[in-house]
Amino acid sequence: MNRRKTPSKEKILAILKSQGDAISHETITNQITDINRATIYRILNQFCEDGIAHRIIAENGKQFFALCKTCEVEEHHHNHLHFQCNTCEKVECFESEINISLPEGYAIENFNGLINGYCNTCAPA
Amino acid sequence: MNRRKTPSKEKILAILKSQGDAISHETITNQITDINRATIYRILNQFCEDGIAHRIIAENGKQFFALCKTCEVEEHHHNHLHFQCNTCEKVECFESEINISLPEGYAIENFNGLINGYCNTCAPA
DNA sequence: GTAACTGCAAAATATTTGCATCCTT
DNA sequence: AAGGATGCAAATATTTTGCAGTTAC
Repeated sequence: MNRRKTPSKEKILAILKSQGDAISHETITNQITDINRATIYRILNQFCEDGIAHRIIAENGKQFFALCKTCEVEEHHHNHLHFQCNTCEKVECFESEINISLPEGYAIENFNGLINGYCNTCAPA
Repeated sequence: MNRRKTPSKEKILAILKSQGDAISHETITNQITDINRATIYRILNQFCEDGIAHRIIAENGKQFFALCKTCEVEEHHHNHLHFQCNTCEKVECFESEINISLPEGYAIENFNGLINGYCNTCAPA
């Protein structure tokens, strides 16, 4: 299962990189006309598998993908906190750490949070 | 749009109530043989719309539904923290409050977090 | 009686897979 | 040359919708 460098992968990677934030599957496919639907799914899944990108699932169930800075480090700590603006629907990755206290006997392995609200551009004055 | 009390709704509500935790759509439909697929979707969507239940989307994109205690109060504060066990796949609602610090200019309206880990039953000793 | 609810089938979506072919290494 | 990658079409899975018949109020 050796991964190969292909134009399709590079193109999708470039799209992900161009966007500082996370982008929806839909947005990705909209920017692509010359790669097959199935291939896009395969590549995105592969990126997630390989830890190159990660998948965010928004309130509405839609998938977003992002290259988080924390993931570029080898040992991703999987403490993802994301933010989605209710107005512009943009999704961003936040770096802030979070403190979670669990009940007795529970162990945490991974955390995934999505904040909905208004970003600095869309926030009401 | 006046809601009516029907056997189908009561049955689904009973299933949700019987489970202290959140249950997947699949689990719900598995327990039901005499209600149509479409009807189940409609009822669950209605419950979420009406604030009777809420929808949790797990890592794998699967939907879970729960009657959270915090939602029974009229003003739900939408500060949901959920936990899914990696072993038994059970999903629970946690009540603990969370402190989130946002960047300048951002406003939070809703938070939804999913912790993955091991519950007190499945946690490795 | 009226409008909400339901079942059924079909439609709309979303995602995956088999297979032949192509391309990277 | 070998096997990963791709396109295409078809298969799956998931959720919604139109419509006619049924039921709660």
